[in-house]
Amino acid sequence: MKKETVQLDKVYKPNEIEDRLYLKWMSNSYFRGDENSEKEAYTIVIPPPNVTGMLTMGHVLNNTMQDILIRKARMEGKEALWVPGTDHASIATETKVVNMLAEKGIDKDSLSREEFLGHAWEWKNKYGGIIINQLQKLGCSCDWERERFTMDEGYHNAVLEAFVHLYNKGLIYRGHRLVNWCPASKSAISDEEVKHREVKGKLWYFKYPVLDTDEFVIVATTRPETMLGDTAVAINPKDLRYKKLIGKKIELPLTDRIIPIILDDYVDPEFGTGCVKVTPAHDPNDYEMGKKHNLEFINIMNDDASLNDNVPEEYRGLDREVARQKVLHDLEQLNLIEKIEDYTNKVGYSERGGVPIEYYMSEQWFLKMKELAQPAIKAVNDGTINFHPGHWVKTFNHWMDNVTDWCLSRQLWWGHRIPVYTCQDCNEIIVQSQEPAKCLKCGSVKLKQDPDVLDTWASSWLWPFAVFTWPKKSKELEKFYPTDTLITGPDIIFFWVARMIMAGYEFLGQPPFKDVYFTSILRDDKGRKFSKSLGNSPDPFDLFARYGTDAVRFGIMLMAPQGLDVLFSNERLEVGRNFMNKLWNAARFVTMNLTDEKYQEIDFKDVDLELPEKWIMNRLQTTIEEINQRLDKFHFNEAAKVIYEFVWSDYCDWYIEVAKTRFIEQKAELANTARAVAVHVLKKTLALLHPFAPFITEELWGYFKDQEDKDLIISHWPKVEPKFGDKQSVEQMNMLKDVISAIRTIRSSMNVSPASTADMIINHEGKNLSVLQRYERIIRTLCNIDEISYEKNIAKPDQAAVAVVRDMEIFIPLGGLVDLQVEKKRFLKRHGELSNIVKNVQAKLNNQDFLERAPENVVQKEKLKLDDLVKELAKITSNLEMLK
RNA sequence: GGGCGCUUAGCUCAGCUGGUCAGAGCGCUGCCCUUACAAGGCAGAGGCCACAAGUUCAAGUCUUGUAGCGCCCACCA
Repeated sequence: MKKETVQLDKVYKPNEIEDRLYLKWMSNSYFRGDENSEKEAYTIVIPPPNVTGMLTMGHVLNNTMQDILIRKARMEGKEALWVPGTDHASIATETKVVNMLAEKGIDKDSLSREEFLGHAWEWKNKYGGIIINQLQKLGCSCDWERERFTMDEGYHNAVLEAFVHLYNKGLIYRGHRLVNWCPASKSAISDEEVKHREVKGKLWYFKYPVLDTDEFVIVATTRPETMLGDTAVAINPKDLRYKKLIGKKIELPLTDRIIPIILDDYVDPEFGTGCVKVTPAHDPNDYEMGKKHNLEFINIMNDDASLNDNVPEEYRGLDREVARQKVLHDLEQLNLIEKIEDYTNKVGYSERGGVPIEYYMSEQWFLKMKELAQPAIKAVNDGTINFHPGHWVKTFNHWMDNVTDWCLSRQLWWGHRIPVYTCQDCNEIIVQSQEPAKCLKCGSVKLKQDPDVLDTWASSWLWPFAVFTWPKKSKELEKFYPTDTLITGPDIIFFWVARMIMAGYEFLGQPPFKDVYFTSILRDDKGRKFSKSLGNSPDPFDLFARYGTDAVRFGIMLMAPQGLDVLFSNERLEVGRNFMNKLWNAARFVTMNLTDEKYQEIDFKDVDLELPEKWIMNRLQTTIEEINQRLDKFHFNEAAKVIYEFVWSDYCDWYIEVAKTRFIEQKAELANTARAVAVHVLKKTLALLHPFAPFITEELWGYFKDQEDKDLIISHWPKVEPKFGDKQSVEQMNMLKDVISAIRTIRSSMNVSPASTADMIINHEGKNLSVLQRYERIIRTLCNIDEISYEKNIAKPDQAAVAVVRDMEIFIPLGGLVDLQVEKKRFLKRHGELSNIVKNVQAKLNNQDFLERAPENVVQKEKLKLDDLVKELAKITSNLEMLK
């Protein structure tokens, strides 16, 4: 046993212990999840951060929560496995690599696919490990031997197998369609990757000449340059104003095209002029109308959103913005602009590229979603999968009920290349995960693989099982799938969560997880979302260095309520730091007082404990219970609060203060019992706090653990011991605390120096006498009281300050120090409060309905309350009388 | 246009299943360097729980409206 007197530093210095402990955990393989274990499994798969990403405060929040769940499960004796890894993040990484190359003066277009991928892998190998190291700094107890990357060999195979499976099932098809196009990355993107922003712009009204007349049709647009691709003008068939236009044609300005006027109910006669220019190749609505009316589809853009050869020569090659100005200028010259209005509309932006998207006709691969969605919808709505907080179910349902086909292909190089091969000789299409040697139909070896790669999410949606051996069956997969809990941000509920659920059912027939916890969104103290462009996102490592990792973890847990945004500020981390320091010093105090080793022989569980010990043990049981309840519901902030208050308010403010009187007690047995209890409670506290603050708790554990104790990380999670559930001790201790506080209040309000002692008289009614007498010493020490005498039915002595505590009066003779005005003020305030409450309770008890309908125990409680209150009020009143 | 959420002390926010829930931290006031901790201790001031109806014996706590704020989704040129 380690009982030599150890002196802890006065101030907790987190940075000296963290790395050492992490290495110790690692070298003992404590993080390992063993698929051969008999223990019940508890599994989490990490939401894989982008491989080239850096740790953000969002990651800190998210991964601390996962670590809490994993560490708790491990301590509860489960086979805990947290699978870590990173995501190749196709478009995001490719963008970064392109930028990196550009800085070096290398143009992506000048490279071959292989050359580019060489650079990309180099980049990945250089930066891919950073975030992994950062997660380790945070203390994450992931099984690093199982680290996966969404493009490593086995995973790549899983992605291709999934594609082939879905293709063979007829769910994947190729189509020439209007898709969201990101001109920056020159790729299609999915609907979910488009973010709409309000943009202040203009609404331009153009005059289109009606063929063979002198008349004009007025159409409005926010995108003047698209007029070069117009192939019709539409009006509502019910719009009588334009009856005469039916059957007429338009001379499209700036071009030599004659375009028809069509009728369609889509047009809202109330909006604008009631006439709409139709650009089928560049607008989703116009696309639909184009198909319906068999219009011409004229693609007027290149893949970078400059204008192509389908427009008149003078516009070719111009960027869309430049083209817009030129179109406006040219129309102006022709006097074809009717008017210009200010207009605010929502413009779709590419999430990654950061530029307005185009709607662009192109050949893409799509996945039919309706069918896949069904089992997922069912699971989330029947409680097979539970969302926390539950209101996200509605968001999920809304999307799922309206789910559209998923555009899977991306015109990028970094990613999983689509496993579709076309025979150059006979046009046979071959879809398989292994590259075919020759055409299955004609035997030709001239096969060409589809150049596109898959959307990142088409690989990460397999994450919960592809991190194991899927599609191969194995013990691991069996043991650890389905996983238990997913913790992620609500911003990727569609991108990832919904799709993982679909994939889980489609490929394994089982849900990928049982609970999904959606974290808060972190904002700065002004309420702005953390973002790179604003530069308002703090660097977690600065914070770790400044406050200690445990403090950051604990602080952020404390401030992260369920389902709401959280305003983050460094100040709030100070709470965490202060708490760690408090804990450190409590432990320090205890070690300093372990002077008599005999305490180790005391089995306090068998002796009849004294009140303060009974009380703190009772509080410990309640605390264990509450932490369990809160964590079961994923209320991390409340669990943190519970442990915080127990440590600070119960253990430090009261028990340790009481224990001080014990340690200097003459009777060694009493002191040693107190030592034993102090150590016991502290050890349980360390265990309860370990998931939140793993470093400091493991470190302190080292000072208190017995020989048979394992390291804290694999020690037992505290169990509630009903033996210590003595409720009476709480009642009695609260009385004692009230007496002590009342005396302190008197001393403080009368400006009695803390250094000077005073005497006191307790005027009691017998009820609390034995407890008071027995623990007199505690009162004397904590209040600096010299003599205490106990009386019944005595009047207030002269020149004494008075406090009323329950059915007792406490008199403290202070001679000239008593300030009657202060005394009076205090009593008046209390009198006011009490009479209000008494009035309310009396009214309640006089209410016939209340007596009849409220449950018996509630009525009883009110009666008892009234009794106590009336007694207190009477004493206050009589004291006030005397002060007159 | 639809959906969701928020409105509780000066500030930032907790309050699970309706009956000691009116709370915490920071800030503020006073006193203390009391031999674990000044990143601390003790004591104190401060709120008709956004507003209005309703349900109930009982409502920050449930229902419905109103007003502000925020977010998500949606093709209005």
